[in-house]
Amino acid sequence: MSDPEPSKTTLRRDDLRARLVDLAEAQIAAKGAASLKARDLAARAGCAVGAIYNVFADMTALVMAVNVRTFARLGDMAVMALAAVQNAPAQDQMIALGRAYLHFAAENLPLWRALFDVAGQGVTVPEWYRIALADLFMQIEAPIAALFPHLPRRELDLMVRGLFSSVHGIVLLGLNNRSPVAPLADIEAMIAMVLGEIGSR
Amino acid sequence: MSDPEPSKTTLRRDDLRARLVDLAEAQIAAKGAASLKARDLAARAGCAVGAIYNVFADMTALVMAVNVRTFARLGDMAVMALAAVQNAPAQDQMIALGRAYLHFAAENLPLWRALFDVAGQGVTVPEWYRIALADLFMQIEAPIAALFPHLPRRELDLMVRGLFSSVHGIVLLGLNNRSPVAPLADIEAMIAMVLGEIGSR
DNA sequence: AGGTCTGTTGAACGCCGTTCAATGGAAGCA
DNA sequence: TGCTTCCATTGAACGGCGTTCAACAGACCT
Repeated sequence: MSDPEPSKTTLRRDDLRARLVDLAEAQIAAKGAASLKARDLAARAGCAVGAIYNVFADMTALVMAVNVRTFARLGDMAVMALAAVQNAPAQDQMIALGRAYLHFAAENLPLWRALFDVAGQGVTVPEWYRIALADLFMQIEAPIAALFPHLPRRELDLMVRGLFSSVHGIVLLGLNNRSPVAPLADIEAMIAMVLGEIGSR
Repeated sequence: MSDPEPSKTTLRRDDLRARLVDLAEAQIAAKGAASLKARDLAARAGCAVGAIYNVFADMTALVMAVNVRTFARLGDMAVMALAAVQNAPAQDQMIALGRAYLHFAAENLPLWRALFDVAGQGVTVPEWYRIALADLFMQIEAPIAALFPHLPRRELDLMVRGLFSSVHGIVLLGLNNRSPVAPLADIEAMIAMVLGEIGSR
């Protein structure tokens, strides 16, 4: 009633957008972000190459749209992982979050990589990217704050960023250099060591 | 005398190789690895595009050759940084190494990034890449071993990799998300916090 | 000096993201 | 409903990329 009755073209546009993001997500998940090609995508979506550019500024914007979804799933995962250990000691909560991050990355490897190889380029990182990261930080702030009750706000912020970055680095290099038989358990052990040592100071 | 007198063509080949690596290094340092183009490089080197492929299998191999140099400088830097604090307590040595790594990355940002965005792709990482990383780890193993004398060999290895990865992650995200006025000092503080807390357990 | 062979050349190839003149169909009006 | 206007959609074309290869030139051996 109150809705201004969206026009047919707008409907098709939104439909195409959704279809493109779905297909791009599937492609990245299957073969990595580098394998995402405009022509191939258009063929799969049943539209012309040019149509993509009616909906997205360029291919990077499309990858970003996929990344929004991945970020959201990552956030949900963090909430659930934290809920599962809400009565455990704080350092156990931290370690559980770190392990959850590792498993999310391992099980969504190309999508997870796409989050950062867009950010890694000389391209200016859009504002909501930092916000999405900041949201992640908020999730993990509570257990860290519990471990360091004396820490002033500013130092606590640095500690949160520092510990997240540490886990991120361990997961990144761990999954990159994965030698044939190097198991996830080693990466888990590194996370537990670094966070465990911190927790028990 | 004993040398088998290198042929003229071999001389030119080696000369060209050196010139190409020099130019590629300068280009990456100035404008990033993505700005390295075959035609542009050939023009600067005063040779045909095809000549590049007589010396390197492809452009990636050329970037790798630059990366070898960067790895070597990185290793030298680690040795010097460690020598400068050889009488300090072990955790101070670790923190000094971490800060040295940060400054190397900040002062050689595009070259440092090139080290990892080659490794990051789906391309199989060549063997000497892991070896170069392992060499770096050896440099930093001593102070860590001093801090954890009780740790068995295998766990010590994981601790070394874990702590290096942590510092790497802090530097990576710290330099990526660098907001307009976020100083290096914040990144240094994160490194000191993570390593300092570890050292004082 | 002449013949072979190999390093060198740069135009051409295939693929990429992106653009834009041409087109077809939706929206507004009589 | 029929006509017109306008804009979304199309896909051939563009510029630029890494890489190749037939043609060429110069080095090496006899």
